[in-house]
Amino acid sequence: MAKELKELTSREENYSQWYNDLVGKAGLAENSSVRGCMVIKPYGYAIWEKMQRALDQMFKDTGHVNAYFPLFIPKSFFSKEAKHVEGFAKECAVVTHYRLMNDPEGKGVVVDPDAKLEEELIVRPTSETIIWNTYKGWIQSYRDLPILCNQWANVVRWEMRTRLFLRTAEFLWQEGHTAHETREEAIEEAYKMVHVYRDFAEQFMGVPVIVGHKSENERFAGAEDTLTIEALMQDGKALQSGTSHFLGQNFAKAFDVQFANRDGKLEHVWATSWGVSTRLMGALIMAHSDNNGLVLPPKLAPIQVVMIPIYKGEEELKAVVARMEEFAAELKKRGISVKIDDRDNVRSGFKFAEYELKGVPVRLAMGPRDMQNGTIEIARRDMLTKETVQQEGLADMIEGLMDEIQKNIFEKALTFRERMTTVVDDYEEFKRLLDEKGGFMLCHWDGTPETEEKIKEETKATIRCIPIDMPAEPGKCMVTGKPSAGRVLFARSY
RNA sequence: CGGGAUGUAGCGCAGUCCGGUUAGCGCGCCACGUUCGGGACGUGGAGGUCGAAGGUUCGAAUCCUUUCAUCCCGACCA
Repeated sequence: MAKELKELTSREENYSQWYNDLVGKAGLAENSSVRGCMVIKPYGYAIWEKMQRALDQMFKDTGHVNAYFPLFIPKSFFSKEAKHVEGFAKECAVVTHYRLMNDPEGKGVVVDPDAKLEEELIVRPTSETIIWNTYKGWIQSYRDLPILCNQWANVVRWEMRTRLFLRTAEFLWQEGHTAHETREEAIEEAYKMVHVYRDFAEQFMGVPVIVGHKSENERFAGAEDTLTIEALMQDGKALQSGTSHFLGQNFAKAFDVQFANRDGKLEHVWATSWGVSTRLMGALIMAHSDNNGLVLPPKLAPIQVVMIPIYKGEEELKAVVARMEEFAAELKKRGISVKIDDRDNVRSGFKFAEYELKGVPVRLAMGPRDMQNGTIEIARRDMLTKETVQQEGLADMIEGLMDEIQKNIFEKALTFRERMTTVVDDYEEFKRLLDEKGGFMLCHWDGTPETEEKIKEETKATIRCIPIDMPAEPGKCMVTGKPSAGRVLFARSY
């Protein structure tokens, strides 16, 4: 196996290649032979599972339950919400037939023309329509509200150009769909969930994010307001990592979902939807990795500690591994996942490199010398440092290290983001910085879609969000000079 | 869908311009041995018929036509 990762001398130029290389070599995913689709390999999926588990717990803690809705959505459902169809119609996979037959000319299998569907089925690009069609039957009175459902599912969007984890034709995600009695309650839910996403990104992934509103141009098709978490990747581009939408009564009206309110009057239900996808994997990779490979935060690492025996001959191996198993048992008791790599067909140096590539947070190496001295070598993936320590109290030390590494990875990313966030007032300066530095730019904008569009066309930068915690700061739009109430966050993005 | 490029062993490539023995190289893989504190080494071995189809030719990885696929740059997007 050619495991060497390409050295990344110029991140701006080669970042895509480097990213693909890393995703492949770390064993996370690969392109499938199926157009635009991705195979998530076991190691990559193990990380995704850890993300799922943590998120799912957070959803449950905020009162949500899981359910599952159909993969296929009748075409007519899409015509009920005008903006929604505008946003999604272009990129849908459509099922038109339900049967195959042997080719009469003997050339394999063909679609049976007699098996044409009356109404085509759309493979869900998102589930608002099918879910609101279902909710209609669940809701009669305010006593039926709120409905706080989430589903873990796959969705399909027929993208022109794909990229592992960041944009694939099919991807895995969770989508929450809630129904509420009042506007205020729905808005509160949308905020609550974007903050769940923020907490997850920062506390589990170690990726600092900016929470804010999407501008009108970038808003979800059919939403009144879209909240987003925006992360900054190491190449200076932004990545939208999760969204939470306040849908108003749009879908309730489209699907005629009304309830008897406390005054006995019929009213349309208020809605939210929110989701994060396997794109988070991309964020995780691009936020922390270095030239040695992946850097995983302990909370999401499938293997938190790897132990590598150093030895000559079978006897030494046995002795070292036996001691390692004692440590491993102790660590497992504390809920730390451990792997002892006692493979005899590769040398220890190879293993070191391999686990660095896979981003394992802590590596322990022990050989005959350590056995004699009662020591062990302990290496940190985030710092690429190693030291030899006394075996005594090892478990405590590692438990502490887990927290320290988790924190350090976040701090590093935060420092990077701060360094890469610039306050800009001049449009020419803005353009120059985009090319020379990248990152987030905090700028005044006159609030019009036209100006945003113009900036996008001229610079490829978009408004990532209007941060919710930005202080009010009157100023002048950097392009038109018209008044602005506060700065918004610009960046080039994935 | 527009612009560019590439398809040769599991992976990365050379060979193609200028057609000519049995299609090469590195990594990986298999066997044995020596090694083993940062990606080991030796010896032996397996594996491709050059993306696909058609054509030109005594002869095609190489020339021509068609086609498919992938990647990059745009447009679209979580």
